[in-house]
Amino acid sequence: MPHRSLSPKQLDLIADRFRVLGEPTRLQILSALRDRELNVTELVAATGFSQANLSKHLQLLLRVGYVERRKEGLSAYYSLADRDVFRLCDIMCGRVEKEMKAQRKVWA
Amino acid sequence: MPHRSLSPKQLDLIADRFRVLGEPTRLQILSALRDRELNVTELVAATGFSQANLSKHLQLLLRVGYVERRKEGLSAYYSLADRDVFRLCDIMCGRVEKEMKAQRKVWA
DNA sequence: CAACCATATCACCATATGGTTATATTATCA
DNA sequence: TGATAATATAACCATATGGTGATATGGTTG
Repeated sequence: MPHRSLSPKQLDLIADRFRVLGEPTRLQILSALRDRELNVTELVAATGFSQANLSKHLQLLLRVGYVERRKEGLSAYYSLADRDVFRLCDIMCGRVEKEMKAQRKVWA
Repeated sequence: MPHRSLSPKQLDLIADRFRVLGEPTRLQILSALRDRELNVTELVAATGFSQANLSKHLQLLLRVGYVERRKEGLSAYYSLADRDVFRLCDIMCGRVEKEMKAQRKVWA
């Protein structure tokens, strides 16, 4: 928890943003956008998710500011908004790795 | 997203941990444990949540390693397992604050 | 204009989840 | 041993959410 105490409203907002990262599908979308921006059709090809499903998740990611949207002709190009997602996931990766190591499981 | 690519199984584990932070109730519990360990009865007093509800959330927080449990007599004392939660929430706080500031600009 | 393409949204279903009440478990003590 | 206290779990309900197929919207091209 943050060092200063937070109001319930602030906790709601923060929880909201964590929850958006709490779905493998959305993490996979963000992961696909790691290197470069992609439009929805390209994301369909890259992830295998349906177009409707992708659009729905993308609106959510957009709403909380994890991705940005750029319109070009018929296409909508999505890209990571900043590096925070990297930092957050790195911390989580570290936790999970530590845990796996403790459990002495190999993880490819 | 992390710099190295992650397997679906790894994404599941990471999403799992984010999802646990994606509830205001659990954030409030973690916040209550910020300064010192508390037993369940003390947590009930500190948060106002029901005992059953707290126990349920605590088991989840325990399962993913955000908190640790220490038994003493009839009581079960819970404490933060490490500082990762602080770091994660600080990043999220920064995001939310930035967003609030940007919105204030829009209104103002 | 009509036809078409890319994306967003709608309606719906199945499942997951938070909260509650009641009960079970575990430990302490008379 | 039985009674009691602290915590965990079970059963249940209401709601939220992810996924799908169908449709709407907006932009492009002939």
